[in-house]
Amino acid sequence: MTEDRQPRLFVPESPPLPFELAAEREALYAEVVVNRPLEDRYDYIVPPPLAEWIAPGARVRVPFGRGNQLTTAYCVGLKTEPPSSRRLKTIAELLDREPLVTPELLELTRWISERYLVGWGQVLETVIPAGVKMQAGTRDILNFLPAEGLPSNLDELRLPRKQRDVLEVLVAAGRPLSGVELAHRAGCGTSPIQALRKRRLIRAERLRTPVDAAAEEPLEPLADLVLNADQQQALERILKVIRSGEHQTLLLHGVTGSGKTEVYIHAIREVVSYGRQAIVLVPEISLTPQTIRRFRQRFRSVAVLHSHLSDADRHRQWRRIASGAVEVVVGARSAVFAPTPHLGLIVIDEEHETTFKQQSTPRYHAREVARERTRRLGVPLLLGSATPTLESLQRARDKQDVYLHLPRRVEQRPLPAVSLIDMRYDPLASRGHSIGRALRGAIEAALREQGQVILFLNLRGYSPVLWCGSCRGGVRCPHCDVTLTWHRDRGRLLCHTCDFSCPLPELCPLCGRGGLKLLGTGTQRLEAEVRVKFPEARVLRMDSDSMRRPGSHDAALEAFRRGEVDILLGTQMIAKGLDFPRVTLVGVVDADTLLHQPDLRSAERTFQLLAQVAGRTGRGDVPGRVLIQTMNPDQPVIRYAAQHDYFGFAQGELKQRRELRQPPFAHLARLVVRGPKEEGVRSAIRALADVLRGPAAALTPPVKVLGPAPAPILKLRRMYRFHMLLSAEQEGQLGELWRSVRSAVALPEEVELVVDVDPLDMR
DNA sequence: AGCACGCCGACT
DNA sequence: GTCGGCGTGCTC
Repeated sequence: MTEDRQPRLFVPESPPLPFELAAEREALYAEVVVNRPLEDRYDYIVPPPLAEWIAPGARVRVPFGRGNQLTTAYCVGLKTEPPSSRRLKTIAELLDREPLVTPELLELTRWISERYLVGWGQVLETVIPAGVKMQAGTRDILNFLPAEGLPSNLDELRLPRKQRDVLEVLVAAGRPLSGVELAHRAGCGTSPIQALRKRRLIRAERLRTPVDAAAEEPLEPLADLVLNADQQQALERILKVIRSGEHQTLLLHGVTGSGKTEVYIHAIREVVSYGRQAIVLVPEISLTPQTIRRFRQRFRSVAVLHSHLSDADRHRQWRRIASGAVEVVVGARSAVFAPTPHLGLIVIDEEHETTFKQQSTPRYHAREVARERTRRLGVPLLLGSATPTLESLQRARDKQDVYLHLPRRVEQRPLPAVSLIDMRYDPLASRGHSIGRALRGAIEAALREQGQVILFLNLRGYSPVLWCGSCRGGVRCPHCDVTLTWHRDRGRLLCHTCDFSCPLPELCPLCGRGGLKLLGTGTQRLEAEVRVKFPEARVLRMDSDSMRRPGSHDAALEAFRRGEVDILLGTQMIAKGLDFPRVTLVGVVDADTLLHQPDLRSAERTFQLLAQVAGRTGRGDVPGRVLIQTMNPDQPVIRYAAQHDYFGFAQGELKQRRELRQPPFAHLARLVVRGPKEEGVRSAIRALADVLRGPAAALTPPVKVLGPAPAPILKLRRMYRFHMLLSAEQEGQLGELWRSVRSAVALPEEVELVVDVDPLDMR
């Protein structure tokens, strides 16, 4: 039999005894899913001793396959009727005394498995935190309780003084006590306890006991702010939905600085007053101490779920949330699965952020999972953004969702003036400078007036290309189809898509000739240029290289807030800080890097990023300015961003997407086939396309099969990659198609298939 | 994903 | 004769 290290409920697998067969009428069967790429459910016999403990959401060990290999599986359903005529196997062991997920979350994971074309077992495996599965942060601790029937004859016993004390304490406690606690309360050591145990006057049992964690410091509570008219109007619409008891998605479109968070807090206040809980999802990068403090100051009990929590902490928070003791859960993507017992509202802040889509299996989008979860519960979903995704905007236009607008910044602060700087004719740019004449002048002026400056450049490292004039190409990563980036601080060339690095070669590794040149500018080179041009200024660079130590990100933003830094330069990271009232100038060093991405959403992404960066200024009493350097000043996206014209941008982009039958007017699934040999992958995806084309064309309306084609980055981490796209008019067709062909899909060895429903990037 | 089964070729 | 190579197909 199994030899598990941990004590578990144990059931031997043995032939049924006659009396067990007689009890067949009350037999119980369990539906089970395994953590394998198998989408079927399997039926097992529940042996009688487990029948009273097993529940959907608990894990079991089952003999699986021809070899009856013991496999961990999730119980997802129970039934009393024998499910099929075939001979069933029997569950070997129950791993959890209590289900790991509620029926509500169990059903939600089933929806994810159907919507995102992943096995149910795989969804459960990733959705339930590891710390919960292994019960991290708890120990099996010996607990003592009086022997059966003891209390009645306590007085008749003749016992030594200490032993009598111990026994009295234990009886008075009325619950099992740990050895430490019992000894402490009775004011003795451990020997009287051991003596009583030996006399069988007390007995011991092992109990799962939480190991105490450091309690959180309570914060000084802060009163709710008074809302302005726009905020009040939005709130009232939200309250109406909350009170209706029906699901509705609300899109809160508010420019940066318009006070969306305050609206969230008032809405949450309402659901909390009914004794319900709220979940607030924010992008991981926004989970700063400031954001957390903002919620903890306003609500009695807040749980925070970061990605950096230890297993034990995560388990503890999960239990706290499940007990109903938490009013508000704040967390990144996976917090959408927080086991709140009476969920009243989900808020997704910065709804447009791509981090809400998981980039590994199951590739779910937290916004869509939240929509489904709230729909099932009949509670509202509130999406907030300054630049809503076109998917969300289109739903609001179609009146599927409610549209709420906060068009003005709080206290009537104006949006910053944005100037486009045409870099094609800039005298400095033509001599290799990254900061052109206009931007240099603006920085000088801002510094003179004691303002702070933010410079944004979406490229880390010193130089993105090491150019060989003889080969007429950049030096490439040996494992990937991308050029290597020179990182001067580390003195190495790095690949940004895998972990390859090497020293700077003297000669071209391809042709062996010299004369290699560093082309292009990343944040490190920009930093050097800034230090030369503005020697007096205090400069801080923020990118994933300079902010590697945990906490350095928060510390840097804090230093900037306190005014210890004049010029903050960096990547995306600096676009998402909170308020910096003293920033009077934002410079976008190269708006064009954003635009040329292999992605149907590159224009949308560019607009969002420019709007976000621009929103960093003009938040104090001094009005702000934004300068955008570009080689494409006539590009519509950049023009719309300069005019703060979200609707102008959205109008044009939606029109184009409608014509090209792209999302939100079509539903996509991307199939990526990858493997170590190019020819193997190429033939595998051809075979896959052949299997799909017929059934795709047979649907009404037909599902389009686009490709196959090499992926934009053909080779990534030693793997060759080809992809194809399924485009359907109706969402459900993708699943229908996939389920009808998946048994016919056979992949050769070493070749893997990734299915990405609603893909956000095509790399 | 695993794992057993089975159908071929090279060996004691 | 039989050991073991890996392609094929199934898992309640």
